[in-house]
Amino acid sequence: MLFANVIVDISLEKLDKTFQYIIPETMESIVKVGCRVLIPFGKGDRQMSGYVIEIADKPCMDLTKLKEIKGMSEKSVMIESQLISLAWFIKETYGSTMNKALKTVIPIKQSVKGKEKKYLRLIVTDEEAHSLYEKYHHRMNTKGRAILLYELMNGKSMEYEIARQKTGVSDQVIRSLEKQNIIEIGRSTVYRNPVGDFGKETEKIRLNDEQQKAADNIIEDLDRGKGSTHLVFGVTGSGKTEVYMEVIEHVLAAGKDIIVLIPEISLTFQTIKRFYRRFGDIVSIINSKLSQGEKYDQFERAKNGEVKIMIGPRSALFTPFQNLGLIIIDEEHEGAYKSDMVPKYHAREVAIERARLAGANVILGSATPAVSTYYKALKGEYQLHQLPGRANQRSLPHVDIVDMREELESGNRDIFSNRLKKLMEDRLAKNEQIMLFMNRRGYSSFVSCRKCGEAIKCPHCDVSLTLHKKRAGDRLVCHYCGYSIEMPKFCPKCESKYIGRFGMGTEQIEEKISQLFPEAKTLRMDFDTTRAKGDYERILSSFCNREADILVGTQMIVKGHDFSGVTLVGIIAADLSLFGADYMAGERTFQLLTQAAGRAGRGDKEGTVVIQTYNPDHVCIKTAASQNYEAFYNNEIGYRMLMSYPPAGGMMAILISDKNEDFAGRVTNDLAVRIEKTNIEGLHLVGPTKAAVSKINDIYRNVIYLKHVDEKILIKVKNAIVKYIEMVPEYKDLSIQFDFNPMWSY
DNA sequence: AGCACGCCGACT
DNA sequence: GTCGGCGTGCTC
Repeated sequence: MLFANVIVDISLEKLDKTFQYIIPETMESIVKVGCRVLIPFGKGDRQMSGYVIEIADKPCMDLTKLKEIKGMSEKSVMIESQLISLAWFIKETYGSTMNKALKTVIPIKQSVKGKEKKYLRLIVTDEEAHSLYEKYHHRMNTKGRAILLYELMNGKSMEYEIARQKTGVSDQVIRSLEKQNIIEIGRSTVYRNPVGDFGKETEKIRLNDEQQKAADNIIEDLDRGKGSTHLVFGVTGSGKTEVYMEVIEHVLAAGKDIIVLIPEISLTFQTIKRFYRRFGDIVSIINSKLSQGEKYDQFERAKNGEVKIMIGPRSALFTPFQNLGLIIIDEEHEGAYKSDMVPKYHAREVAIERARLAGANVILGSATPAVSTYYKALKGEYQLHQLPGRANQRSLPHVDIVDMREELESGNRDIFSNRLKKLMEDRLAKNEQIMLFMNRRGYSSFVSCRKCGEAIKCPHCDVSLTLHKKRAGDRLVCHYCGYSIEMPKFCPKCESKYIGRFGMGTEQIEEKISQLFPEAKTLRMDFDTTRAKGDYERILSSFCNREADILVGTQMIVKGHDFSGVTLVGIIAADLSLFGADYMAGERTFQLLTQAAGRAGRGDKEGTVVIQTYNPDHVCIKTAASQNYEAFYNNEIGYRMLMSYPPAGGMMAILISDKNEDFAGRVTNDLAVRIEKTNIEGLHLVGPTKAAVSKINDIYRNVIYLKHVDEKILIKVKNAIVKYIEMVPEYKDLSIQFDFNPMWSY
């Protein structure tokens, strides 16, 4: 008799364990690891589906308690056992539940209509609701109903989950109200949107010597061994994509499939078109705008062999190719490769594991490799291929560093330094284009009072509200929870009327430009101007077509987009990303500045870059200005070694959050004390402290950082913590997240 | 998620 | 006494 260990496919985490079922003899030949099966579950044997993740030959408990598998799930989605192993890896490495790990790895076909969302609605009149509310409110044992009714009374309908979270009532309450025909549980449907098609034409590209050499080396290694990782290191414009294509061609010829990961932001028409042109319709894309169902369809096509090259963001990593030969990660240093949701996996690490399982290879590409990637490349763990120089022989731009302290001393209190102003004037006169880059949206225009110095904060989050100019009037908006109020006329604290905005954001730069150069046409690109679908593309193409002289924007304007007309790039405040509290701040700054600088002079004219900073001597800024990665790396790795930050050692962030500030603090302290008591040699504890943003949406956040040379020890500590939390009843509903080698601070 | 069980206040 | 709300625990 054989038994199947099954993960029940429902989104509740508390069911995150395997349940064992008897495999009926008639099904023994078809039930395999990775199968989706139908099982009776719970009292009343409700029929559910689940995934077989293990086959056992011995029962794990009393045989009489085991039920039989009913049958195979209709769609019979057989996932590769490799993907199950990958889910296991994610669970183990990033400390998530198996359930969540499986969900990130497996594409689930939603109902045909698309995703359904439940919502609640009152189906009685206002008066009735009111009297019911009075009745419930005064009774002792109907508090839940009263609260829920109250919430539903001011809004017409509410999303099911949101209602539950906000009121904290149990689903029992909701259901009994439904039974009494006071509220209705409805379902709304979210629809899908399709993607267009491309024409097919073949285009042959000639590689230069360096590109050819890199491609040849990689191909040679691919043929020889298995599971190697390669780093293609070349400045922007050195033609990494051509190298990828050459290798892809080779892998295709060997009958294997390819996954290409691209940061979502550079998943533009141009990029995709290049792949279509070269390889035709065996190329498919997925992006975050695709619905679950559409994604599933693309994955199906990949499994059938219709598609052989899958391009997409992180999640493309889980394309169920039968015969995977190669994974390419372009711009591997990008933060977008780290998942911001649990499990917080890093696509680079998971890709390497997937490649290992499949006997495939990995190519990482970057102009500014992540420090930990370059470290491994130098150690020989990855093979390094350099593409020096720009492929089209153009020289690097000229870079000026402007010390803003000197500007201030000489009496210039403007956003723009004199040098930048002069150059802008010059370019505008010559009808050449300018890009102005302002990093960090968070720093933009907060409002404070000149009298009491108080910044206006979000009542639900520990951040200042940001000023947004709207046609209907100015508003203050919280970027974390979306809370917004009208711009007040007086300081809410001291009632002084001297309130105004400080700091600077893209909007102010835009304003300043219109003051200085009223005749210049300016485009602004940031979070607010790219809300709607297609905004991003529209702004870029409009700038590309020379419909504007100046493009002002945040990070998003510096990521992989070529504008041949740009001859001046201004970085308004290079320091802003430098002093984030985390160890990655220097690396991020260097990457950002290098990328921004790389935007200048990509046409036939030489470009100039102006970096405005208050720290002209900071290594990251100096090395970025001279486009000297080696110098940056050597300095940075020294610092990391000294402090045993990754890659010198492993690091783990533990984020504890709760509605109750005291409770969150108590738990955090308790955990810190427990960890300290273990006396593990070489384990360093940082904190506990409040998170940098100590409150989001009324949830208080505390954080502990742990460092240890051996990452495996950290995983052990994590497992011990999870076990401990399970043991303490008080911690049952505690929200705790683990993040290994975090890429930003909390 | 959904169902049963059991506690406890409300109501007759 | 019974009825019903509502939290809790369990599901192979």
